[in-house]
Amino acid sequence: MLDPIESLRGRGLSVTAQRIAVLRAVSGRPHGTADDLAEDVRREIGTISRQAVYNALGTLAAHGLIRRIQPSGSAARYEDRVGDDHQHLVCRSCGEMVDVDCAPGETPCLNVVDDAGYEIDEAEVVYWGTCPKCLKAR
Amino acid sequence: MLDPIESLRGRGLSVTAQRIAVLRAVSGRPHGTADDLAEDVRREIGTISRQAVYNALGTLAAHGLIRRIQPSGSAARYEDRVGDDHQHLVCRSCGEMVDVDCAPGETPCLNVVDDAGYEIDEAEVVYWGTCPKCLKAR
DNA sequence: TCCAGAAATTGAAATAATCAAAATAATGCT
DNA sequence: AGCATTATTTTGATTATTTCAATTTCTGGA
Repeated sequence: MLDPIESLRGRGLSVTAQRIAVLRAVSGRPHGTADDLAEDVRREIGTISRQAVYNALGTLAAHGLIRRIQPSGSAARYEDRVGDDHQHLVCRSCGEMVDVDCAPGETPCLNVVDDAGYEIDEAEVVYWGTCPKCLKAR
Repeated sequence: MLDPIESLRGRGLSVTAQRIAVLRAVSGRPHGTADDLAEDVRREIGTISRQAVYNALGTLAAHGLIRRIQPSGSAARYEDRVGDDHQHLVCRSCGEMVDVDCAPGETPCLNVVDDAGYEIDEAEVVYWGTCPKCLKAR
């Protein structure tokens, strides 16, 4: 992971204890929710307001330092793997989320038949299934 | 659109005025939120409780009569196009959602490099971009 | 028609996220 | 380093979406 302070400076963002801690938390717990991350941050710097967590996550995501994922039926999650085109695999049963790398070169049908005049900038893929643990539990 | 009563019977579901109206509403307003649909239903049958709308949507989705979509940063939406593999295109600016058909035969990388032991049953794709209206408005 | 189970209504509540105003901290300049 | 400006954080309230639980009503089958 890049130094949080450098990362913030690099984007022209103010460097605050909260943002640094949030960045670290996202690194340390990939796919954490805002609530998960707030807990981690509190463990690191003692206290932070909910609002500051949301602000930091929003700002960091807007500047491409982290990525926001919004799976069906769960709070938004955040991760610091950005810039590669990995996707996510979510367990329908327990909600666990893991990264998956797509076969290189096989960009998922970015050529849609009819783009309806939209300017498309991202194709987001979520794979749904059942994780090994939940498969065993049946 | 199939007859709502037949659709319900076909799945062994009780036929209620609320479910029929919800099915019709979903047909008539693709990509509507629960709230949008509740309004439409009220226009048709006068009154329905919020809970009944959610129950109906949940049940219908669970039985494959409708599909639930959960785009980042918006309430869940519903549509009655099921059984084909069309995907969605969402405008980042105004939130509008339209259907897109993928180029036939180009199933989006269903062969992930490492499935982490998951049993994958669905690949959900959301295209993000800017709609023609919002492009013009710039 | 009547009964048992399913679904709807009602009202409260949980969850996730955002808003707004005041207090605090960071940055840039001298 | 000190100070003013601007951005960020805190605080507390608020919205939006969805779910829970108890009661009433309706549906489908005997």
